[in-house]
Amino acid sequence: MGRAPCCDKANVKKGPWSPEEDATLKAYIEKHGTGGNWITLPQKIGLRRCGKSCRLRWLNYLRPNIKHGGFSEEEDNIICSLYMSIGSRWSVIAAQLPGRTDNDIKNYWNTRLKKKLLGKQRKQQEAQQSRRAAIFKQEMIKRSENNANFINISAGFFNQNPYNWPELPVVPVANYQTHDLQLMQDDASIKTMLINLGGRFSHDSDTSTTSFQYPVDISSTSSSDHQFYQSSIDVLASTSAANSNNYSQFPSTNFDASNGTGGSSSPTIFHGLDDQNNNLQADHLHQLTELEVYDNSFAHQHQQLGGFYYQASEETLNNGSSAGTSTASAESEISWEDINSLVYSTQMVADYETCCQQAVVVPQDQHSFLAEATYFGLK
DNA sequence: AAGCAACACAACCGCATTTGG
DNA sequence: GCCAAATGCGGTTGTGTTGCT
Repeated sequence: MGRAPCCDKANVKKGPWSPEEDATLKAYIEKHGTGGNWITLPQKIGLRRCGKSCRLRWLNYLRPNIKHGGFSEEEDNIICSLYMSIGSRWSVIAAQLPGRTDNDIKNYWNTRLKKKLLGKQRKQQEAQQSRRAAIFKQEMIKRSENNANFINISAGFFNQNPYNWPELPVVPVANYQTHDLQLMQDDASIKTMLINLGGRFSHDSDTSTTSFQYPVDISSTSSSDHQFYQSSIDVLASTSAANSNNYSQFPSTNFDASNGTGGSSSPTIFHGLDDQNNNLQADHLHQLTELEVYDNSFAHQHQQLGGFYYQASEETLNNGSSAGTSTASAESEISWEDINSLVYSTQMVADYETCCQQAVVVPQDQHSFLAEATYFGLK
């Protein structure tokens, strides 16, 4: 038995609102207010609409001082940093942007902002990848001259295009779909992009987490939101002492691949674009960000090679280690921490030198070589 | 000019939370 | 404390518009 409907669906009009309906609703509310009961309101004023529909129409469209479209850079930044901090809590985000509705912000994020960020991210990645590919090729050729074992393979590799490498063994991963990985990587890409844009995490500087400042005024939020913010701050305080890593947006730096559990799973509360702090250790952040971009792509390529390199345990995927900030939405089921765990749980090569070392031991370690080559777009 | 695809935005739906009796 | 109704919220869908072939 399902929930009783809020209105008589058969006698309720659906679809776009007419100007007449708008005028009726607006006139009534401006004169009498909502009367504290949206359900009975449409009957009172003779509208064949669901009360919920009336409420939504008023809040998202008819209410005074509503702004539509034309989001500024500053608003973009606020949305991005808040999305990083609290996820898709659109009503909270909307509370920080006067005149904006949660629906508007949600639509803006889903249709434009997300793509805008991913576009920038991918451009950066492509440029970076081609730079690395050139170095990689050069190094391979150089080393192949000194390595008899390598010559045949490298010759085949560089001269045949495409080259059909043998199928790699596939290790099935429970409850896991390729498109999920793509979605997660998109989210991870956005996260990286936001870091590149100048955002920072609460551990970036010598600022103590106990004096953690939210980038926004949360005084206008509801009591439950205050609790939510406070609990985030509490988590920060409780974990900061044990966490010696200043850049905890990469919590799985301490990942223990042997048992599939994370090290210190730090919270990922994100600071806004604070002028004073924006430049703090920017270079260091940038380096780490580049590394993360590299690692994300690398793990993804590994997975695309048939899951052979995928080593995260099912437990890691299912449990996650989020500090109570997840929501019930499908999008949030996989948190940033999960993504980091996923990425770092793969046995990866984190620097160029190691890359080359692994690559030149082909054929003993052919899979590593293939993964590298695929990553560099050479296959 | 017609057909199609992509996009933007309004509106709906269902679930969670809050409120009041 | 319990329950039902109301409200709030976020994900998804539907529809109109725009641009491209």
